[in-house]
Amino acid sequence: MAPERDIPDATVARLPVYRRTLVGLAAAGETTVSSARLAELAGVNAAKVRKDLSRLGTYGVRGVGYEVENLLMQIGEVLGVNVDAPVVIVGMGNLGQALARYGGFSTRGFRVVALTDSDPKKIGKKFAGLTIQHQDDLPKIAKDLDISVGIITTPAEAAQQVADELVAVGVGSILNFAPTVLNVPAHIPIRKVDLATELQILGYYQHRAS
Amino acid sequence: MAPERDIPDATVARLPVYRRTLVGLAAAGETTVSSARLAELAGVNAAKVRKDLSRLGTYGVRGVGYEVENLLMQIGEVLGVNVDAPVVIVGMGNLGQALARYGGFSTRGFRVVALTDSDPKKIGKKFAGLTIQHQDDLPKIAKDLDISVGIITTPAEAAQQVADELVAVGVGSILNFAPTVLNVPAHIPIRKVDLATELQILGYYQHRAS
DNA sequence: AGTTGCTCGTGAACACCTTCACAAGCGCTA
DNA sequence: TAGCGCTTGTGAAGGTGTTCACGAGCAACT
Repeated sequence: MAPERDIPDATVARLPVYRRTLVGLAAAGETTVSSARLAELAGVNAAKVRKDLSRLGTYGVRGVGYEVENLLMQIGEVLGVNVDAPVVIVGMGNLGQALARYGGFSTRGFRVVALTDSDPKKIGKKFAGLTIQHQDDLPKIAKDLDISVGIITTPAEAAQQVADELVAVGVGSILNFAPTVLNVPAHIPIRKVDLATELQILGYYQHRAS
Repeated sequence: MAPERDIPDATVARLPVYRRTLVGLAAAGETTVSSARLAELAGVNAAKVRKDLSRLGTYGVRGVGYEVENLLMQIGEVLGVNVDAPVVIVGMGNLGQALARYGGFSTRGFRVVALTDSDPKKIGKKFAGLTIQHQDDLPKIAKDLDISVGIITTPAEAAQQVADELVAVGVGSILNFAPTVLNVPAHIPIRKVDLATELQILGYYQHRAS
């Protein structure tokens, strides 16, 4: 069932990009695609595409290319976008609110099902059809809704505590927007998105060019 | 004056994390820090820290460690956070609004000075003290305010067009939140932040663990 | 001055990733 | 069936990044 074990990290990071590209091709009515074309659309090297796809156990057809639908299914399988993953967003500040209203998750297997905050003034407010609940109720929420992913959008000071709570209630992975390093058990995958960091990296390259 | 040329990408990506950590240490009154301690706080390997810092031309003191203030200054210099970089945010949807209100940029050398959108209904509205202007006015805005960085928070369909416009008015670097691959001239540094992609990557690792 | 304890800087080994280049294979046409 | 054009899959080479391990150097104390 599992297509292949042990796909390199670099490949995994590109699969969502391929997937998005393929969705576009499918919508445009294309049924097959060559590695060269997919590479161009995804902004990478063609050999890389072929090597990446070969890791899935997928096989294209020489002289023709890859079947779009087939590839989509295989990548979806590997990424697990076919199984529904309930998500909680912790921290209903500006960013948390924006994410709650962001619609781009549902088509990729993720569904925001709960919002929490620790500020009493925010409890009870509604965003995108969901009511903000108190962070203290997380254990019950997690149990009732079978929460799979936690998104942290709290200030940096609160993030570690929140991460500990998420792990305690059995969340399977964490996406962290707080600008701080989080310590979690090794078996919990965690990724960070840090806007200020990204800008500073850009700063270096821009700075250097002059 | 420039401390060192050609710092590896991987190192550049970690410098903002070191910087943030050092700011915290300085605030706590620490004057020196060892590579081991900095590594622990930044969530990396100690040897990596030393190798990274040695790229700056920085020198620590054997037996003692690194001087916090000195290191902060050097990293700030390399990243260019000491020069003021005016930023425009294009696309005032949920995410654009959240970023406009986000205060974390200013202390890192970035200042949001303009907001644009192409929806007439949004023009004139205010966020965080700034009035939304029409995207068509970008050339004038860029010239008047000497815009250095463009942040794209439009839907994917509009992103390439916006990127072209940003490049045309002389923006020096681009941060892209739209879920699409952008083509820009090679000399313009660009980075992307894609929330759905991050979740899908997490999905793989979580999926695999079971 | 000598000793001890700590920490940096870096060569070397290793692991991971990317890119090139080409044989192998498929479909189409005659 | 044979030939041609196109595209895949992958071995090999080269590049980048990480980790180890240890010599070198500083400070403190006797």
